[in-house]
Amino acid sequence: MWISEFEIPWNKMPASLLKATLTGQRARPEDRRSWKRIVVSAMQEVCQNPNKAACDEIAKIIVSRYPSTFADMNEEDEQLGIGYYSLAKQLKTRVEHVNRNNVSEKIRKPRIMSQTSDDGSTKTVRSKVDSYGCINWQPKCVPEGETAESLEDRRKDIAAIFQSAGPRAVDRPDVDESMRLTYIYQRHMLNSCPPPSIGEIEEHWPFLLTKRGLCDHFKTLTGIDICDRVGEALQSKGTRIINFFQRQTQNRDIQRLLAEPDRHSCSASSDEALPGARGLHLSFGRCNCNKEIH
DNA sequence: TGTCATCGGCAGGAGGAACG
DNA sequence: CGTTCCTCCTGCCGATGACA
Repeated sequence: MWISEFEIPWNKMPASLLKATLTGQRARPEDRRSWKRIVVSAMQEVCQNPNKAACDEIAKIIVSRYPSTFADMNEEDEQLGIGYYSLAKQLKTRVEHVNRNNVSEKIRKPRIMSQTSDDGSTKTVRSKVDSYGCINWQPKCVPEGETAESLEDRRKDIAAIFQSAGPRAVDRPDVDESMRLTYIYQRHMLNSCPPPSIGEIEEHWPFLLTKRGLCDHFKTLTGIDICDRVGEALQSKGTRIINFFQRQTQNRDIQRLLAEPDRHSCSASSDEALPGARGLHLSFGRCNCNKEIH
């Protein structure tokens, strides 16, 4: 293995870090970062994509030579664990970062799922997978009394209703019922690989892109009522958000917003909602100072 | 001095490989 | 075959530098 021949470039160690090793001081964060870059760069001269074992070995050597400067320590200067875990992890992270988008040097070849793009070229894509918090990502059973054909009929029906009646029809009981029953059909389309574009989703499931359609779908997907959850979050965190912005005394835009009477609350009749609504407005207002929200 | 774009470090999830 | 380990990947955010 190349690691047995590898020579750590001690001569390239930053002067201030060298001084720290001589005096037994901890490495300054910037020196530590700089040193990691130097070491990884040297490793990559012999191996473009060093694996974890290689990073472990190098970190072990560095820590064994200068333990008081590099080893994992607690506040009482006692070594934590193997002592070189953090440095090894950071070296590996640096390797991964440098190798971002470097397809040729991957240790594991990615699963190939080719997708032809508009310009005719093919590219590999990863399918979307079950994500944290979902309880109904890819349902398997169609609702009782339904078939694939009946679900497709329902989809066509509600798409036609959208065409004639518009998005407000989302509140109609028959639309609600069909949206609920076709949830499995919606999920299978959304989870397909390559994933559908927004335009395709809009064409197939126009009501899904209404506020109610999204909220209902989200609730079935995660079991969470997003409207209730946002309201609760604003209740509990709104005051804290305002406190934060009140400390931003240098930003005149924020202070101007704080000084304004609250005319932005969508539920102005409820005094209890004010901290949350004001906090949310400030949060978004701050974003809008710098960039558009897409 | 403030804004913006880019870089780089880090956390954490997904999933394949290795292991017992 | 289930569990653990490791790699790949992505998003977030602070640091940094260019520029007005």
